[in-house]
Amino acid sequence: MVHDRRSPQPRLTDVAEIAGVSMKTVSNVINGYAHVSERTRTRVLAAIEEVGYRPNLSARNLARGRSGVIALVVPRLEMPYFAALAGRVVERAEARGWFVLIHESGGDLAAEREALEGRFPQRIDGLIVSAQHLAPADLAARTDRTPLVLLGEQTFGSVAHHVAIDNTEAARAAVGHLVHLGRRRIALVGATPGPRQQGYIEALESAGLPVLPELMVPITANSGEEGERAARALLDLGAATPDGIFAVTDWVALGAMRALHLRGLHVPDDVAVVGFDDIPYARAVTPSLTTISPDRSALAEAALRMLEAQIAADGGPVPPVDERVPFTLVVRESTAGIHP
Amino acid sequence: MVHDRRSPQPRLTDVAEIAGVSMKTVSNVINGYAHVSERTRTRVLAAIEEVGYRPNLSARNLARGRSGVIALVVPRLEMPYFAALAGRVVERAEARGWFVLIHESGGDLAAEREALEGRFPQRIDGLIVSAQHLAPADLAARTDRTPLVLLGEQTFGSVAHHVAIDNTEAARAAVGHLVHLGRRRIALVGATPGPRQQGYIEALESAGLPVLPELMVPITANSGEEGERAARALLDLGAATPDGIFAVTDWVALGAMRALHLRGLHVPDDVAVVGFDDIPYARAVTPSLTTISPDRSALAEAALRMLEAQIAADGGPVPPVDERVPFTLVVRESTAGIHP
DNA sequence: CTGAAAGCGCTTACAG
DNA sequence: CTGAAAGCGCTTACAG
Repeated sequence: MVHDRRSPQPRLTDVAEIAGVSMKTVSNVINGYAHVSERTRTRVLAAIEEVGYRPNLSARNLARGRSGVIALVVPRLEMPYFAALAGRVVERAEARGWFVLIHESGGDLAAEREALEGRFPQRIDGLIVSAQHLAPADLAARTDRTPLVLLGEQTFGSVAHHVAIDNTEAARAAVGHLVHLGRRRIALVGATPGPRQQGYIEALESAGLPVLPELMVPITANSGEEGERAARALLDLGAATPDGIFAVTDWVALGAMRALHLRGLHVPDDVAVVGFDDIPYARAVTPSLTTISPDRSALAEAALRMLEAQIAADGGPVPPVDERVPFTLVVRESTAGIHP
Repeated sequence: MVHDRRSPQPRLTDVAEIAGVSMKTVSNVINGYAHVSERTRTRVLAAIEEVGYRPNLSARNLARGRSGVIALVVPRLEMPYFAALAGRVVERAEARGWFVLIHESGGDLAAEREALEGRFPQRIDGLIVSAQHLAPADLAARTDRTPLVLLGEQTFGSVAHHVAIDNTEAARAAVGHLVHLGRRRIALVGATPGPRQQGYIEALESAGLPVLPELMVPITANSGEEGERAARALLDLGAATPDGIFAVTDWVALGAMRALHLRGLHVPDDVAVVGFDDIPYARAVTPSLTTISPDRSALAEAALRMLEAQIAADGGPVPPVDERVPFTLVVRESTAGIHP
């Protein structure tokens, strides 16, 4: 025995003794199992309250053969979108008595693939990957059996569990908003085949506007620098500059706004800008940024619920589901104008 | 026994068997204890590698009488400074095999006090609190014995372990930079008695500039809104508006820059602005923000080291230390000007 | 230096 | 429905 000067924590047996029942009954009450009479339940809960009992998760997990830890893989925690998302995942995990091991992939495909194989310093019960580059083929090639849920724009059909907002619909809403404001030359900053580009195209078409390749600018990363570079390229089109920009992330939008500012263009009078993600900066910047706000709590909750189902199945088959959560279009100054 | 379809994880005994030694020896190797011959060590490590052994932390913590979990209390994870800090704490904790339970206080004094008493859903081995409002008296009144390290501007003398940058020196560096640029009417946005205000005053005095009460504007929260309101109040001073602003946080500085922008003032030509924290937005905003950048990795590492020492003392006396970590002044466009 | 054994605090068949 | 007991995988005095 280690000499321990801390006052000992109450144990399950202490609670059982006080309540005058067996450990099993206390365990049943705590875990919500079985048929415990209301009277017994009340007595047990009173005893728990009395001694301030909190289960020892190490012991519980050891007995259950789990670690109580799930891993969350994001490109980088300092990217505001992922910080906010991680906050919600941690919150929803806590409600389940789980801990979250946050792992940064650096937005690197190789690192994302590695994470899929579950080489973590700790044993984990489940894995949530916010993937930037993973393709269905990577999932099909997966050998590790750890329960997995994918997050992100890319969909994975029936190969893997996935949760996201409807990115096409969200992009349509963003571009539709610009159309509604009377913008006619709407650029896409961050063009890449996928749901958001699809939504951009659909919104233009349903408004009867032409889809112009020169207004669809690819970027090599979702960075401010790339957003700035792409916007500068758009401005160099000469007379035919855009009057609206839909950027695939807020961070890219901030870079684009910088380019506009440096060229002496006014947002939104000259060019209206819409971003995507609703990072905290979106409302702090001047002009504040109109953007798509995914319901991050719903995203986190759905991911954890899907993980929970797989863990409960204990390796048994769980048909992959692809779930959608809500989003909203938040209109701010970058499209509505500044009204101090 | 639960029916488990997952392939079983290798255990310590498996490693011992393969290496042809006792569990004790394997344990010694893993934990770096005692006198193990180099030859044995190599054989054990080879066996660990061979089966891909990773210790079961639940079992280890149960045996050691610890939870392996530390709590980190921050006002709000969506505040970029704390997101970045949390990232580093998680990283340094991981290196020690610890998990971090992140808890949000909402920047509320009552919630900070409660956290001090250790009412967490899990048992925790230690506690890091990034305090906004806690005073030494709150620490003196503490009854809970959980190892604790405080973070933040406020110092706690010999009442509690604390780690921070030298806030006075940092503020002096920030204001000194503005003085060096030739600014003579330098305002403090976020005036409140404490190290940063102290540094502001010292920098002015050592430059032979007057300390003017009307240029020291208090705010009720470190928010963009408050920064904007305070800056607006400064501008309403009329002819005698400031030519430099030192804001107590970046977020406040962003709000101040917004007020300047809306009044048609140019940063830095009309008013140079320096912030504090170096949040990711500081480099994304236009103009990018000159700011004090604390060494967050050093901050996290020091806090964990101090926690480790207390945990190792196992309730025994550990004289509180107040540690300083480095910071740098990062000069960007809000003082140096825009040079695209 | 090594090995056998007890113990950490839970969960869960199992027998009553 | 309840109780006694085994077992989860480690660590650590203890005896050799």
